[in-house]
Amino acid sequence: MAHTRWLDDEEQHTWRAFLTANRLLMDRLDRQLQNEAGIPHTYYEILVRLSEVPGRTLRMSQLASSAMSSRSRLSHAVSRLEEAGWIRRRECPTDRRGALAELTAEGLAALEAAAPGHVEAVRTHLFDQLSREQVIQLGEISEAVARHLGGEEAWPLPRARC
Amino acid sequence: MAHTRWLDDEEQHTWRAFLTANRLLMDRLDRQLQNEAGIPHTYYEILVRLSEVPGRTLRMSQLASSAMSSRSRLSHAVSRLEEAGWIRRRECPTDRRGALAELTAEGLAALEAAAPGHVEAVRTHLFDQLSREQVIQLGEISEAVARHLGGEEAWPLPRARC
DNA sequence: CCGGAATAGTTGAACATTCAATGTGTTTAA
DNA sequence: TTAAACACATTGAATGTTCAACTATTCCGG
Repeated sequence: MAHTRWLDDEEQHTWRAFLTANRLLMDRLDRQLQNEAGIPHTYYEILVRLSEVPGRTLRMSQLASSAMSSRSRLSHAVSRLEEAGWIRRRECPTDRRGALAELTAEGLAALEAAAPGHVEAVRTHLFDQLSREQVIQLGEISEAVARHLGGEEAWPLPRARC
Repeated sequence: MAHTRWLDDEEQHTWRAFLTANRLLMDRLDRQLQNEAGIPHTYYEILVRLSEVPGRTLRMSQLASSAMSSRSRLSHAVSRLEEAGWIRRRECPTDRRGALAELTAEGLAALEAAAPGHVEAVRTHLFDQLSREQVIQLGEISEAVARHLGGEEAWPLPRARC
């Protein structure tokens, strides 16, 4: 690399504000979910994705990419959620390497119990702080970054709650 | 709670895009730093904050709030960085409860070695994907959220690199 | 000056994530 | 048809984070 393209003042300011806002927001949401539902936010996302799909069942690899998780992380997480009785593992009928993760009735109930508090926190700490225009801007910015980094698997967004 | 104020379609879309972009970006930066410098991004932030301050020394609690870290996390992190010889702990002369963390010459060298690659990644995966206008928008959005969540400690931003 | 409350920082245990290695099943191409 | 390459998922070890104690010190009201 010949010479580094350092951040200018505007970029520097944005980057630090972004890091700060992100950590504060994510820490807050994580703590809220941990207290009220006993799971971290990443586990909540897994439950959400399963809840939105017909049969409440997905292949592990599809679940991983839709929840933006590594395979290994998902495997550990599903093991943990299985112990809680919120997810059940099943064999995949069409590919014997595969595994299916199915959201149980208990898991769905737990998700529905946790959702209102979580959505309220997201609204309070994020959307209530932004104008409508900023919500749209944040969406466009996030899409640009996600597209660049190959996050298309998480789209299109099913019509669902949080 | 009477009834939940669910997210509307626009908010839903923004929220998911945001979560996706964030995880992809942060995972990418973390892996880049881990590979090239052997530390996670949170540790890098600690080194940066120390490097910007006169004497390259801060009280633990000030370092924690400027790096958006819990005290516990910082304590563990500093222990780890101390083993690497990049930080040295000192007693605080004015408050015997206190502890100072000082960036060593080796730590500064390690930071300077890691910075170009890290900045390049931030630029490639974030700023190169955004227009100038979007950079400003993201800064304003982040500021609004950070201010709401009490992140003033990370401001004002010293004039420094990344 | 004393004693209780608050503050600074650390610690260990429990939990989450990463990384590399492994086992198993499927696909591909000679 | 078979061997090599690839894909799916899991595992255990190492690392990082959280949470709830815990020690030590300082602050503050009487």
